[in-house]
Amino acid sequence: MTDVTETETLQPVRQGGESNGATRERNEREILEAAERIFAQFGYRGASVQAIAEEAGLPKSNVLYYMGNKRGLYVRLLERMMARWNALLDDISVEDDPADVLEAFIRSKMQLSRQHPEGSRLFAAEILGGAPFLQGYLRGELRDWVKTRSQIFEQWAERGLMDPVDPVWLIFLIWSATQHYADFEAQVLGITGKDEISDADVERITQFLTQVILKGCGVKPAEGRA
Amino acid sequence: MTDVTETETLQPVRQGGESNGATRERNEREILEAAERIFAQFGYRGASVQAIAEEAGLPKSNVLYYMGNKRGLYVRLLERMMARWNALLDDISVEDDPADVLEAFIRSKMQLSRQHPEGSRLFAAEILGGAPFLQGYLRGELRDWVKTRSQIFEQWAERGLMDPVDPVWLIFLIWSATQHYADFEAQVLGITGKDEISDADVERITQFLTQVILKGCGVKPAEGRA
DNA sequence: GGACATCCTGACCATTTGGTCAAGCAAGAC
DNA sequence: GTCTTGCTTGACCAAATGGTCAGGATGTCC
Repeated sequence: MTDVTETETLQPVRQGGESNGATRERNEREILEAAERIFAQFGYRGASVQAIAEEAGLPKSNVLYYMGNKRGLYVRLLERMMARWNALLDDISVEDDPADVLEAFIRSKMQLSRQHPEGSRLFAAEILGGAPFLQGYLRGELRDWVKTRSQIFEQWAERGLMDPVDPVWLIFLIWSATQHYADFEAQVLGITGKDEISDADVERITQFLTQVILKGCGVKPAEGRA
Repeated sequence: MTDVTETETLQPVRQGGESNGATRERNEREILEAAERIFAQFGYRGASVQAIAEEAGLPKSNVLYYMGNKRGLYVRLLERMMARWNALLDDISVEDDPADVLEAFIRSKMQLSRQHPEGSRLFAAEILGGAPFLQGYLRGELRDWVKTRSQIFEQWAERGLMDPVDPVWLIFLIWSATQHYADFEAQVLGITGKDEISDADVERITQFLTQVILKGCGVKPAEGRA
């Protein structure tokens, strides 16, 4: 393992195929997107590799060539979704304004649901099924994140900046309300009679949620205006 | 079709097997409960008749003997869940007190999720997958129900009994928040570290949601107290 | 004792499942 | 040209899928 003069995977020395790993990159992206749609729609068990392959416009063998197996593909998608999720959870401090933080939270969560509806539904399906692959994440990272936030909310309450509501239930309330528009899109569309949720709708919903939740928790809108 | 003197299905004339249709009743109930669990966990495609049969402690052939086929069993479960749902949607009037109605709504919806978590998740999985079997219900009955309620909310707003929020988004907010505790139970448990959601928790959550949503919509608590 | 009805279930079937594999293909490096 | 490398895919496999069916069990009514 020390003096390897042969071609290493580290320094590509690429030959053959398309210049660089362009083919791989393109196909993997295509497969991941197709798989996200199929897994979101049918769940892990209900999705078939064949269906994913068709959605991606590739033969089944090719999908397995790139992804190894169904399980690995699924886990990879979950991880990608968790990464997106973590990305929007930047740090907040007790010194921040509660109204700003809560609005930013609602807004960014809403946008995540909007920009990645399939990923959102994939996540939902995983949890619905008892989170067999995500137990660790839920009891670890995510739990810690909730704890940290909760403490800040509690300190705000102590300082009289908001009502003393249970911060964990508050977080769940925001999650559920924002998640709803991705996960239950079919219901929302069926009931409203629309055939898609527009950007304007998203903005209106965001403002509605912000208004109701902030007011409901006794948070004064930014700049200390009553 | 007129003078049928033979044994009709209408007047049982029961012989054979257990007295009356007791066996049928018992087995069907067992199968429906098992199927609800399995479908909720794996979705329609992901659930197998074999798995349902094992859950019910019966041979696969027996399940099919009672239920005909997988599709019929699934539809029957959806219909049962819709019936439960409709049962709690009794009529309200503009003359009622908004606070009472909203609290009753939140409370009964919360209890439905609690008493039938598997049915709730089954429903959620169906919607997640694009509601292939429930399109009609969503665009028909449910849509009308939402319309009726919305008009009442709007009239309340006109009378100054609550803020002029969009009633449809408000209904979705309540749905999502209450549904969450059944559908995302695995997440709630993982994050809180509990191993079940107790009756006391449900009561606390109900009160939290009632408080935040009523206050958030500018609804004065019952009896006109500020 | 039939006769009759429901209930029960193992054997079986065509199709689909996730996954393997070997053979072929494409193109830059030498 | 040849070599090497990555890409492509049809053929194939054991297992599981939803569903059928024929034959037997079980018990009530006459």
